[in-house]
Amino acid sequence: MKNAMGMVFLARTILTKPNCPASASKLRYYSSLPSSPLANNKLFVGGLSWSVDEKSLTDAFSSFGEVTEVNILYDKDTGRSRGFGFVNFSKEDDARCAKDAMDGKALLGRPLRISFALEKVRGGPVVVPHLSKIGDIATRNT
DNA sequence: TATGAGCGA
Repeated sequence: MKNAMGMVFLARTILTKPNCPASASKLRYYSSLPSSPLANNKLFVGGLSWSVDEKSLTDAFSSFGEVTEVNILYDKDTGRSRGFGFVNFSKEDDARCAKDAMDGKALLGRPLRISFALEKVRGGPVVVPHLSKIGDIATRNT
């Protein structure tokens, strides 16, 4: 079984994440203001083929780092993929690496359009009470 | 059935 070693090397080759020379942009933004609406660990992946599911997306991106979350948005009615999704990495270097490497590359026949995801609502939704309801309650309780 | 810019339960 001299192929066993070869298999190990093959596996290591697949599992080894490609090194990213473009990791020089380790700038940190110290502003407390939401000046950058871009998430650093999360990628917006558009241009997905409608036959791509979360598993194939994970397989396509997990070689660049630790993928912590993968979401594909499906249409409520038809159940079909809406053609885009989100891939979350544990390190932003890996996310940038995957973006640089996979942006424009085709997956299942369609070129991927990758960019950093827009930062989702920070701290949860802000519930603004409706003024008419408040008036209602006020008149009812007096 | 076929279709293709964008940012989410």
